[in-house]
Amino acid sequence: MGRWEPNASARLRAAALELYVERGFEQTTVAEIAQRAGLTARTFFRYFADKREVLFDGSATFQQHLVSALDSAPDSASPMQAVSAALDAAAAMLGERREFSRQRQSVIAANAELRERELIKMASVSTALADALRRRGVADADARLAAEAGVGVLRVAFERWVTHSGDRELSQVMRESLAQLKALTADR
Amino acid sequence: MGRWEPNASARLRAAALELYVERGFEQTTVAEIAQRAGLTARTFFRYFADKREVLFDGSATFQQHLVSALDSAPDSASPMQAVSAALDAAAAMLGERREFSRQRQSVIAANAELRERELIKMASVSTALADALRRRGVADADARLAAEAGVGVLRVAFERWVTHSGDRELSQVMRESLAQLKALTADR
DNA sequence: ATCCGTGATGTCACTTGATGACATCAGCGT
DNA sequence: ACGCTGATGTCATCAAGTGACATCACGGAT
Repeated sequence: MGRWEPNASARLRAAALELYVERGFEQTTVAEIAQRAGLTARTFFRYFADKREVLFDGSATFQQHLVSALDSAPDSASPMQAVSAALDAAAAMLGERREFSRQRQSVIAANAELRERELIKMASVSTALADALRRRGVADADARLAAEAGVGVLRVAFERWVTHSGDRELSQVMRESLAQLKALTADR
Repeated sequence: MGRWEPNASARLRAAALELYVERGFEQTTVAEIAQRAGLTARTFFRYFADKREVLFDGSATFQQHLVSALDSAPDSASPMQAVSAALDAAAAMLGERREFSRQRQSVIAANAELRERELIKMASVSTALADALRRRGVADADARLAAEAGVGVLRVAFERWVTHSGDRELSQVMRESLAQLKALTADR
């Protein structure tokens, strides 16, 4: 055994989520999180840049998966078709943990600072998708617009799926939403 | 004359922007801003909720103008046509102060916290536009999607306009970008 | 077997952002 | 002349975040 309990980062993440759910984000101090994880506040900040980041650990991985899905789309795919492939990947990743998604989302929705952080992560996804589109030869403005539109669809579909009491698959809601966007922009 | 110099809020805004430009957002303390404005840090926080907010003073007004423009669109207008009216209003407001826009944008772009704040303001605009669409009878999902798409276009167009060395009108870039989005989503 | 470097953590001190409680006082209406 | 009000100051305090340095089990090198 090591000198310390293993998985410090995972313990911190678990403790933080628990406390944020129990008493809310603002009412939780970093010292409390660290204490519940058997560590000190200083150590918390060695693992996470700030108090919010502990909730957004998987977002880099999430983004990478979307980008690889987009990269894997055939060369013949149009920009929006390539983006659609990324959205399928997003649905596959998020769609299987509905309860976790709901819980995490409710914590984030309840706090403006956390919503800000969520938005910047999504903006990062948008930028990454636009980069990926550019790599496959799409013009800059088209790449940005397609990426923005894709993230917009992702946002709306995810929220509908999480909010909705029924149990339709996320992937289905996502495809529907994309179709709706197409219909909306197709009017004169 | 009053006991104090007038326009405390305006002095704080001016001092903050100056300092953020001179030495960057993080390198500027609230105490310094207040001092330059001839006030104390405590007073700064009576006018602005936090250190970032001082840069986003006009955003509520901005949002209101977009909403009224959308509200003023004829009943016969499609959702995207109504959104387009809001974009025209945005172009009219931002388009006449290119240098100010550039300066403010460069400060915001240079700092992650400020970008976060900008994003949540845009998210608020999106929500407000969606609400306005719903008020005119557009279905919820359509309203959200159209608003998201509109804000996406606004974002891309604004950034192109601010970055671009030429001097095309913002309204023109905006219309172009919207047309591009339509073309992108129209492909199979 | 001993020594040493390393990495994960702790400890301490400090700056800054942010907020609550209370004091001050010019100007205004009565 | 009086008291109220609103804008500001003063003071105390908490929590976020960071830099500097100490600690010490472990694992490899000698």
